[in-house]
Amino acid sequence: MENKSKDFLRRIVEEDLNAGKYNEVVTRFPPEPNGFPHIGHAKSIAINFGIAKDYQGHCNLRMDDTNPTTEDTQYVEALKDAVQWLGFEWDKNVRYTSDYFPKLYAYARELIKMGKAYVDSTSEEEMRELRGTVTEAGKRSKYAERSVEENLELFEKMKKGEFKDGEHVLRAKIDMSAPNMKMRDPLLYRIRHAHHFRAGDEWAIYPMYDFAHCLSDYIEGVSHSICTLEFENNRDIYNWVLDTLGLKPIRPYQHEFARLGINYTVMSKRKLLELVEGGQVNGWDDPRMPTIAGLRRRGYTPESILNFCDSIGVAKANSMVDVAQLEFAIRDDLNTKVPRVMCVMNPLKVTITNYEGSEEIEAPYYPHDVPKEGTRKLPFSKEIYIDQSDFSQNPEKGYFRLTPEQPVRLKYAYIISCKEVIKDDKGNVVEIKAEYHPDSKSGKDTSGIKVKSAIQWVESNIAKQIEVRLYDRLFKTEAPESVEDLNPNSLKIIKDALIEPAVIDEKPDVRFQFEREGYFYADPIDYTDEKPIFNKIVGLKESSSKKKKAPKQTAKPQPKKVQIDGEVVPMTTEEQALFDNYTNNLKLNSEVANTLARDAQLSAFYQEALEAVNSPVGIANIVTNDVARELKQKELNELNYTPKQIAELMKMVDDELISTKIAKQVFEEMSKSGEEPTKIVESKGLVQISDPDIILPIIDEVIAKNPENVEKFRAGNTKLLGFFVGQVLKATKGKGNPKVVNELVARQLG
RNA sequence: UGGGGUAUGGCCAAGCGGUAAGGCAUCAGUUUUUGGUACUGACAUUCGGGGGUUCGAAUCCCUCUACCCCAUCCA
Repeated sequence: MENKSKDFLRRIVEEDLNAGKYNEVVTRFPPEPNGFPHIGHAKSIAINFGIAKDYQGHCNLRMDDTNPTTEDTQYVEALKDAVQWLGFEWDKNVRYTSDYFPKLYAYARELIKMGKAYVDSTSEEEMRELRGTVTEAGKRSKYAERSVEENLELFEKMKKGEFKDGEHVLRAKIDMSAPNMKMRDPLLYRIRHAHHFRAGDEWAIYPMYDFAHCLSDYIEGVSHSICTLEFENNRDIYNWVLDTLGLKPIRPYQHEFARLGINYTVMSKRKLLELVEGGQVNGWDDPRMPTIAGLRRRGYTPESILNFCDSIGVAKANSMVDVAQLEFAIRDDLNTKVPRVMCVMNPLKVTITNYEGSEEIEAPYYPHDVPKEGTRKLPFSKEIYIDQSDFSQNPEKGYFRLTPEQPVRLKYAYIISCKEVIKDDKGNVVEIKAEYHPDSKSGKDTSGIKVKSAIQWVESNIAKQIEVRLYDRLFKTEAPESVEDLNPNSLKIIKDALIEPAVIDEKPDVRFQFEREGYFYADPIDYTDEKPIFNKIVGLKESSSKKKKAPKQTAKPQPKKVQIDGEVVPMTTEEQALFDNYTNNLKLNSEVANTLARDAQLSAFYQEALEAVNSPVGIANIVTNDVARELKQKELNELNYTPKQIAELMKMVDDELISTKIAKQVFEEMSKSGEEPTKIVESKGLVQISDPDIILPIIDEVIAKNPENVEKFRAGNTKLLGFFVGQVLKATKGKGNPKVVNELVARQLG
């Protein structure tokens, strides 16, 4: 919250709070319990619970269980679990829309009594036809004429289960020709003879989302109903229901944000289900899944998910976040938390020919830059394993690890040099005979040998075998469409990795950094002491010099911005006549004349203003810009000022009494209060200052205060002229004559 | 096609008429017994395109373009 920049939702909340619209912020997280929650839900949870927390309000957890055929209690458990895992507490009990069924039913009857809802008995197909299309108005069903009594009776029979599914529905009577398709008499209730996982068989009718959601919000006293963008069109119904019922006290309002998209994965319930059912993954909690359960089993921490949600922000633009940002969040979190241990993924035997006996080496769990304590003992003997990738017989340039010519440090232990490479028949390296440098022991190294790298290793007899599951992105394409896009290497299992004994015996944690490999998590389900299994959460970041292989992405071909001309609707003859008059007689420029001529309201306003004061260009400008802006929100008769007042305002500008900058300010004021422009200028003392004797000292002061910028300006950063002008204008409270200020500033700086 | 939205670097994203924040990614360099971390520096003369208004426009006006959502008895 200390962040100066807040997202648009928090800004709305703050405005509402400041305006006294609500005493308390109440939000809700309202999933339908028909699937497992994924990271997109996490974003919604973070927003809803986060906002409630930030403004000392509360957030409800509500199961939006209005469709008995898709929902189930296992999902409500998963949802509750997700919220708790992320560290949030919902207010009081979990709420269920189904708990409000009786109230909802009463509200529906209310609507019927008001003549605002009716029982429709047309078939599904016919209803679709009657609804019209996006360009054609729909037609109302003949059943809309039923009497209130008949509707009430029918609705009650629907409720009692006297009709079959689909025989009747309850619809709102709104507008069958509404441009917003959602408003063409939306369905409020449908008949469903189905068992509801909570309500049982009590109801034969179930409310639709559009009817249930707004009222559930209302019933719970929600202040800010936050949902995703695809519900924008539903907002009209949301408001219609609440307004029509005349519900007063705490009225909720809906606000929408963009749902989360992440590349190299899919997020829709349908696609996720396909993966599970198609056996492409091992269930909803497969560590490759973007589900909460999957992320959790992979080893992601709640903190990392929350940090991720925080870092991506909240806005209204559809976007696709890079997985790298998620990966950063978990690395960043684990870096300071987790012990480092040594694990050899692909063991290569190293025999140290000049070492005899054995010893134990004490090694810290955390690197110098992590302020945590703890050490463990590393057994050491002449027979150890290192990773195959840490030895190269024909190293590329820039290879830091062991080669026949290059010694390497065994981390926490000795420096070794390769003496002999043993290969099998096929030429694969199977063992290395090496010699160690006795005086190179970690901590008391007097050998003077310089190595480029320190590698992980394990002692061969005491090392433990573990299974390691290496996970990679589920899909190989950024925006996957189908199973074709699956990454065939998303799971690699290594059955015989070797790990230092302390990890298994001491169990210092469940998450580790396997040094130089990545972060790993003891699989919460399959791990046993006999068969330890670790999931790779995420790899360490690799600098390009180590990766080597990935050829740098080629410079993007500059997608030159070209202008695409569309077709412009031609003017009518009347408009053309006006346009000609404006350009020829009044000398307006063609753009201004064009907008004026094409807008009847605007041109009428303009002509009237022109009669009061003859300043055709100036008035045209203010009308086409500022008045036009207001006319986008309001009707002509709602404006707080008259054309004549606009003309007067313009006159003051023409007379150089005020600057155009001040004129804008006065305009705002007029728009708000409807006061005379001359009065506003007078009472606020807005007459512009053009006297250099007054302005110059101010300029000098500003210049004195900003020596760095003066220097930058003199060094050629001419943009800064605007900065100085702005500062001076601010010092004069906007009253400085900008033209004069500009000139003087330029002179003083030059 | 009617309506509702959205466009700021490779990816997110601030910005609300006066010097284009920040994070991720990328690239350099310093430190490092992790090719990790940390630190330093470089990354938008320009905000989807074109016009207009203004001393001054990412911000106001006009216009064009692209993308997303809406015609489930789903939510």
